[in-house]
Amino acid sequence: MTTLVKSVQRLTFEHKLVLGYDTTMRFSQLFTKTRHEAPKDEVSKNAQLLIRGGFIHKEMAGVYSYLPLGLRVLKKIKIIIREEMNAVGGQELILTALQEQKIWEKVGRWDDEKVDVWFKTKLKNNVELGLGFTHDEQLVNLLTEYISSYRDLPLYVYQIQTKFRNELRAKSGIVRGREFVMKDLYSFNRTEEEQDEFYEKIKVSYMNVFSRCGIADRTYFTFSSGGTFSQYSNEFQTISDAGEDIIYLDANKRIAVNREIMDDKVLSDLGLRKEDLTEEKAIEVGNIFKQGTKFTDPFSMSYKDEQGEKKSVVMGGYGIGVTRLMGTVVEVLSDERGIVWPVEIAPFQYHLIELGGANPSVRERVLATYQALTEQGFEVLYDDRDESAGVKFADADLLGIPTQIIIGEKTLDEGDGIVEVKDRKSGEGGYINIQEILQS
RNA sequence: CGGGGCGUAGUAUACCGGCAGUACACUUGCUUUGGGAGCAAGUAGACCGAGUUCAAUUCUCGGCGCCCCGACCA
Repeated sequence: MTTLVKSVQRLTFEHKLVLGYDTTMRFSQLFTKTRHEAPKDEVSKNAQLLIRGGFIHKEMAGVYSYLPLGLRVLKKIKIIIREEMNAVGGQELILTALQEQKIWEKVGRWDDEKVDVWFKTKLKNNVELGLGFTHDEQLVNLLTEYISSYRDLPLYVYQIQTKFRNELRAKSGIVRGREFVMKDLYSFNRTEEEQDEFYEKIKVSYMNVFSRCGIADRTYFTFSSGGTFSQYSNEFQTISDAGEDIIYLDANKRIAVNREIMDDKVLSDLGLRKEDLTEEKAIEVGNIFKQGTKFTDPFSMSYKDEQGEKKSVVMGGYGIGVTRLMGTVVEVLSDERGIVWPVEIAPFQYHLIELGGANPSVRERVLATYQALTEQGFEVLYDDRDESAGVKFADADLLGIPTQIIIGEKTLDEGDGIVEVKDRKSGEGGYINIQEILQS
């Protein structure tokens, strides 16, 4: 008797999309190796730790490849961002890195005098192209084809894409590179009031992203220079010694002002008092700003309202440096022993450490634990290497997976089903029954 | 882009105008196995080019690359 309905393993959306079904890994199969020392040409903490752990590889100044462990982290950050952007109505697309000169000339940004971070290249026929350092013009140009009525608005689209910026000086590891991954969302609204509502929503969703990445407590909503269409733009600044920006922070109000615009008038505008502020170094992990019709008018992006009247579309741009965010997490959450990943973006949830695997009883217990965790859909890195305990512990601390599960001869003495767990962040641990994890 | 520093093995470093040494990593064997193990053997190296010199990894010049400070960073 055949059945039309087969039993299949149910994988979560995240597993399929983020991990490509691959939830577990044996350390011995991982081609990357940990290192005791960082390369001497890396000074930034984020790059040092990420290179030592085998998360990334430096190709050249400001350009890094993402290796299996690093890619897992990056994918997870992207999933968080996608969830939060989708939650405020964002639709994901992906534009091209190669961009035409004529599009950039509309707003006057092709000129190297105006934009000094261009990477430009040429087609065989000598037509010049640029490698996108942002996508405002290109997206507006594209969307004019689809927006013509008030019924088409509001529209929120975003992409997660590699940007190219020919920085005069790359530094700070993956916090400031020449090639980096950025999420950029763009809002298209009928009116400023409609945009203001969205602006408030995206503020919340940005803080959700930073919260899920473990840095919300030190990330502050910051006022920065605005431009033609609004008095201020806003940044999300994470307090860190590695920061390149200086902000003035009112810790009670959880609001900061970028030094770029700091003066008495700004303070009174924002209702802040100088004596409440502290000066802090910070990393800009996100920025949001209202662009008005700066881009939509030059591309004649307009819509017909209910009365058939032609109106300009009001635009906004909202960025998160995805790779920069990853670097920032390492900067602010690591300790003297290595990285400390928050659980949502850790490359694995559990680091299963086998001590003395030559002992068949130990090996048997470890494999049973590994299998049970795998069957429950947990992500496990299983250190099956023939290495000393010290090496395995040191590597586990360096890699920063949130929970270590340790099984050795000592563990077997504790009884059936007992494993030792240790929290990477606090260092606290003890013996528990594996069922507590399996049924969590 | 201005100023400064540096390029020696996969990584970190030492010495030197005349055979380039050490540690980690790697390979093999044995021992070891709860916080970066031990012994033995082995593999592996002077950024590129020109010049000076009997001889250059070493000195000089140029190039390339990397790092730091500053400027820049919509």
